Amino acid sequence: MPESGKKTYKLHAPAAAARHFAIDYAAELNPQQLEAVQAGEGATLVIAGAGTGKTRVLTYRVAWLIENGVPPEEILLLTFSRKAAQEMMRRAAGLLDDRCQRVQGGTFHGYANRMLRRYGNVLGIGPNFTILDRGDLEDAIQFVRNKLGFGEAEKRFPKKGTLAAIFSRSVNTGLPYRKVLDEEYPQYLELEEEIQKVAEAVAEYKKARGLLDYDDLLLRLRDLVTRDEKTADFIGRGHRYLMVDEMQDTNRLQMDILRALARPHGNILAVGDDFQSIYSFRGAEIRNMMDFSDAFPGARVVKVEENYRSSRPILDFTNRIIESAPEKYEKKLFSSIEHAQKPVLLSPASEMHQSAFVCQRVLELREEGVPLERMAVLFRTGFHSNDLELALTRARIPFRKFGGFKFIETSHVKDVFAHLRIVVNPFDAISWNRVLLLIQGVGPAAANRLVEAIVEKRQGAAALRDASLAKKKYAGDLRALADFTEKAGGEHRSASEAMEAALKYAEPILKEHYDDWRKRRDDLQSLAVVSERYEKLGDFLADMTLDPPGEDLVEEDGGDKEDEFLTLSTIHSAKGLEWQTVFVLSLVEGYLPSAQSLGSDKQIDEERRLFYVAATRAERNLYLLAPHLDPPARFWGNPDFQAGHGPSRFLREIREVEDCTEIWNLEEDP
DNA sequence: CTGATTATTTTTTTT
DNA sequence: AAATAATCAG
Repeated sequence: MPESGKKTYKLHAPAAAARHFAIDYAAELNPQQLEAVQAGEGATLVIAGAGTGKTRVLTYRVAWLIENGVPPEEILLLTFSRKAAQEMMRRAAGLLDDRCQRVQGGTFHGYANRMLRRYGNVLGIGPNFTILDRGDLEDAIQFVRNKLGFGEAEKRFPKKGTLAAIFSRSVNTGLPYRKVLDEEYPQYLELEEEIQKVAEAVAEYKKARGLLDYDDLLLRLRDLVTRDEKTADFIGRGHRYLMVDEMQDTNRLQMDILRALARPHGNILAVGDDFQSIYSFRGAEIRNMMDFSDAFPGARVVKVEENYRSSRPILDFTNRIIESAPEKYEKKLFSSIEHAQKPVLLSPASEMHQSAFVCQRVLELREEGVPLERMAVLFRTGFHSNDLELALTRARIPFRKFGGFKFIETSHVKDVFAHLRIVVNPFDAISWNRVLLLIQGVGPAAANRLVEAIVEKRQGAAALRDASLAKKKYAGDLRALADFTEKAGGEHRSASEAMEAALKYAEPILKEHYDDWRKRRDDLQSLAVVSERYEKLGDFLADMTLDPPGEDLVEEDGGDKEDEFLTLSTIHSAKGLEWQTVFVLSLVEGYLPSAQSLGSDKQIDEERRLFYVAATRAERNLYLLAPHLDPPARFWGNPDFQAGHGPSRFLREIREVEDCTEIWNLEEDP
């Protein structure tokens, strides 16, 4: 290492040519991938179609940078899930060595969380802030809304969930409320001013109590990297090599952050596929890809078009799905994987027939040697798999469902979390409120008064011992609560110790509240097991909010779970994954495209891309199911929203379907 | 303060 | 149809 004060890494230095690489990049990558992996300094956009080895590019890129002398800590890899980041780092470590594990990686939100814990003080954010999930945020909105008295207005006021949606949309798209209301909630246009007021009050409320919701994490991170030049420079230089996965799903706010992070050095490599943009509902802008070269002048664009995942017939089919998409980077995926089986198109007579077919086919394939692990069933919306889940249970086929309900959102888990949160952040009024309401005899009014004393007057848990409460019948319970928070908050208790204390305190209370207590208790026990993986309680809480486990919680080291299972997943949650065999359920008008998304061509285009993402997950076998729904499913009794009127338009619009698919007819008897 | 009744609104996808 | 907000009774 040269002793000069400045460190510089020249990727194309003469020395690099002579360096002996552990990996033979040219032999292991195709020319397009190689170009992306070895892109030098500056900005690069890699347009990588489905199955073309995006992950491969990113992992080899990590290895390549490290082999060129870049310290791993200075590489930042932003992905759509923490799992994806870990997987890439693991694979890179397999290629090269353990240095790859030191690469910084995670989701934008996870990264924001880390940076704000560390440097948030610049913005007046303490290191112990609480992260609010959607439900917590709605609680806060509700509280503020009531306090401002908008409940009693002559006109109907949007409810908490709607307000949360409006606020979030505005933050993520960067549009003013006026515009958001105009586009999505015209019925509230005249309440713009009031909505604005609530938004400001909520922001203030959160700020005073150390509460950050998902959007705040990104907002504050942007503040951090843009507001003060010295900090921005310091942080940007900490990540000399920036890599972004799934660029097509970044929104404006994330783009601002990337631009700021890259400013000091201009090194950014983004990978994405405009055909797979499926997150516009949270502000994703395909334009971030289309206009990449404007944001990062001189950016080079590399296209990777050889598909290594799917067989030729499947690719032939999926290419046709997006033929009619309007704005796009032209690319034609090709595959050299021979396989005779074309995608199979079926029209079961009912949803039950659909489920029966899936069960039967899964069993047959397993018989033929395809493990359950290599098969998946995908669908637009969580409840679309309800019937199938029953059928699978009856057929004793083990499965796991991804997407949809989260374990962490169940009320007993939220209760326990509230207890832990007040230990970490004693100003977390939302959690205090929840905890207090659990105590017998304490209702909204009493809870409010107590929160007022604990949080607003900054008395902390001591307020629970106030003499004025002595004659209340719940005085003893309050003292026990105070004891718990003081004990669990003791210096440097581990996450599992705090968890144990919380359960000890809360169990008797929760037992009274839930009549199905036994089941819930098991959940909490497994939660305690997970907490053992964490040193710090704050890390445990942040992780569970940012990257919550699915419905059944017991993951990897669970042990008591079947180790072979069929995957059921929403299409959104299936992003980036692949299976030998894929079933796509309910390709029916109103389901896919969803009845709620028929409003504009833009929405319909996104639904089409969703279908594309689903179909491109398949390597060899693709089963497309378009059941007859009779009578058509009706949503909330509103005749405007019906589903099940014939097969999806996305199937009907495919050029010469008979050529690229095989149509199966089902025998009558499910 | 709690529980019940009536009136109204919202429906998907995720960090 | 289900969830949630406002209102009323004890």
